[in-house]
Amino acid sequence: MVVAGLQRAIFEHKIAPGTKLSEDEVGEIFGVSRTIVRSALQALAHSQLVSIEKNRGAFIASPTPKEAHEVFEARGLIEPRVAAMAAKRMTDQMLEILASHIEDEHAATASGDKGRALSLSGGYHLKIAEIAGHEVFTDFIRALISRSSLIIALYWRRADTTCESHSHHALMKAFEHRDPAAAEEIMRSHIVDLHSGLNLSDVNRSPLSLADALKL
Amino acid sequence: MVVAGLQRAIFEHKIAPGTKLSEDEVGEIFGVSRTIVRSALQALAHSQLVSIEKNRGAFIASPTPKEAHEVFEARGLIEPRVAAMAAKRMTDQMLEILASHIEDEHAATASGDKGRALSLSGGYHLKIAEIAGHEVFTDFIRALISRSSLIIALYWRRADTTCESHSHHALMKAFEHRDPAAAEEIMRSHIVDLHSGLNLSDVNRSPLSLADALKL
DNA sequence: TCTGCCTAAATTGTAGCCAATATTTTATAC
DNA sequence: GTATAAAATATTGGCTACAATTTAGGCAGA
Repeated sequence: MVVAGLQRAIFEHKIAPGTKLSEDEVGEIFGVSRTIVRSALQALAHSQLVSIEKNRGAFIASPTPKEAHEVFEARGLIEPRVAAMAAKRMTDQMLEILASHIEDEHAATASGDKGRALSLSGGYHLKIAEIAGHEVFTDFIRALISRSSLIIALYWRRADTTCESHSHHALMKAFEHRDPAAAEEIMRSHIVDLHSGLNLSDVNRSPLSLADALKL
Repeated sequence: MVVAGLQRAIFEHKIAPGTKLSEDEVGEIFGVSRTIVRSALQALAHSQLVSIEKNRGAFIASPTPKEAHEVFEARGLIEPRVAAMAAKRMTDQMLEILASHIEDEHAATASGDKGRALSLSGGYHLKIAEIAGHEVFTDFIRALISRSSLIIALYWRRADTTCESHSHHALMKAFEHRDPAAAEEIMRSHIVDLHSGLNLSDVNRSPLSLADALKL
């Protein structure tokens, strides 16, 4: 699937915001016709990962500072509620899945694969939404996490992601105790941390060529 | 635009959930080729207004009771926050726009045009989000209101919408006083009212033919 | 040298065609 | 008469070709 391929590349920061996605070029890379590419680009445009300009083409989206602020404000409203719901419905099996997810994250961080670590960190948040079992919120969170990936590429202040692991561990404790209020509060402050980890005054620009980026 | 045309028909309850949207038929009605129709149907599928089944076609979505519940739960979380934000940023000009919107709603109700009244009622909620100036929340609310239209078609308990006008008037008062807390609370209870106005145990099925429905 | 316009190349937008899959009809057997 | 199976029909899926629009380059004039 070409949507998934492009998404992964975006999540792992293989392609930078602003990169042009020519239909022919993308089609060449994935070995499909322009029809498929077009459909994929429209899907990605709908989730705000690419912006399509009429008669000009599709580009990896470059969220503005305002947009970045709004995305994390939205996450700050929705995710705590969802974390509380997940805590209520938590099972031992789900706890194990979350734990192994965190291990993968650690492994990726240890091996220095920043992109993969970041992508897995988003996956952890998404997993919580899935456990909460609320499809509407899950869809929203999926979209917000995707956009967060672009935002982090543009505005992330520090190079480390260690604060991540700490918060995620704290969340695990709350889930183990099936404590909705704690989960909600930890998630809230975690999102605030992420939000304040952004430097919305200047931008990290690092344009890449599409062909280089997409070695699948 | 064919997307807008289909959307309006859905919002005004001209086409019922479950109705099949044949590509040829839709293309015939709007005078465009199947390529355009396919693109439009995919866009509508992304916003969950139609569901596309592989090799079978596109159908107006039929939200399940669970989905209906979730949509209004999401609205109950997001819209109060947005109403508070709107109250903070409210201007006299915006108040007038909202007021005229309510008048239109009254007029439509008075003339017995239920579909249009419902559509305008949704538009009022959307307008509030636009005034709040938060694009991310506005997009979410737009999607939720769209889906609410289908949900109301399927599960609305009573025939009247008078409770609507009452809550909307109460909101106006809060906006006039620039009172975020009041706006938030009124919106919250308004959404709860809407939610409890649904009868999620049985369904109002009323299939229509597409050609009849789309007298644009 | 810089500005403005005009032409040409490249890229997206749309339409129509053939292939693949689902649905309906019809024929046959029980 | 009913049920099963096979063929015919209709509908969607994907590709290619053509049209429309934008962008880039070059040329002329100031």
